[in-house]
Amino acid sequence: MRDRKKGYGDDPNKEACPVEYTLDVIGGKWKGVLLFHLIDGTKRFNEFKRICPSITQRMLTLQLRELEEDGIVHREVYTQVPPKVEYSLTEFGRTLVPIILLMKEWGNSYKNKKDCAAKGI
Amino acid sequence: MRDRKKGYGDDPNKEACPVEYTLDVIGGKWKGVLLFHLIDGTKRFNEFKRICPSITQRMLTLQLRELEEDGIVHREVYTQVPPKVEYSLTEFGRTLVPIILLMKEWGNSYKNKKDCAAKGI
DNA sequence: TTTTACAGTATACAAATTGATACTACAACA
DNA sequence: TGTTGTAGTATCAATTTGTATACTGTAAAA
Repeated sequence: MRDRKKGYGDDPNKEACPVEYTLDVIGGKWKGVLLFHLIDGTKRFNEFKRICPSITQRMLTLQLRELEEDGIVHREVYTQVPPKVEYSLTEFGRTLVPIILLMKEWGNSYKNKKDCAAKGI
Repeated sequence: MRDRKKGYGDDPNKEACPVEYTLDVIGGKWKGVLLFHLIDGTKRFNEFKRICPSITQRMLTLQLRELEEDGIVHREVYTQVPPKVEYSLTEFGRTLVPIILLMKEWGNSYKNKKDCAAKGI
């Protein structure tokens, strides 16, 4: 992932794998969660840090920047002090919402399945 | 990813991120494509190699084994010579099909968008 | 008899991703 | 005057992921 400069462009079987394009955009370790939390509105940098305490500052920055590069997320900087930056889904980014919601639903089922197995139900 | 032994179980905000569960299962570099190609039926090891020439043997083995571990893919070994092994989606794996298909559709649109941008349309 | 096909494994290495920690500037608040 | 909050950088270490290459055993086909 992330080698799109020379990645899929050169892949002889790119026609067959549109799924790869999608995972290239949302497959990052934290991107799914970030997008998920952006569905219900604009978020600030430290808000993400509070919502996902296990993501480091560096990773948060990197993943948000990549989403921004891909035109999925909009970064609005307010020139004030202390700084304020707001992240939101672009119109293009919103086309991903159905996928994210499906993944959310599936994730919940998967989790239940595992929980049941663990409890021997 | 892939640290589920001590991964999500310990995560304090696991409730909030079912999306992570899903990406943990289908987020591997090649898993999306493999699942995509399994939608239209059983595949053999060397069939995958032909369909995706850019995936190495080792990666193909690893990704298939992980999908097997997660109960997504069934591995049927025929004890004959030369060996024959068939991979197919399990019933559980088939619950992922809607996601894969959505990702396929989105990937196609994304690709078109990029192609249009490249051609200045 | 040599080659081909199958489904891998083993080993060594390279590259990409992620994590930990410390650091920045500046205003407002106590 | 010292602390807090914001949105990050910078640097290095560790982990994960991926590549390259060589190798296995057996049967059937050439």
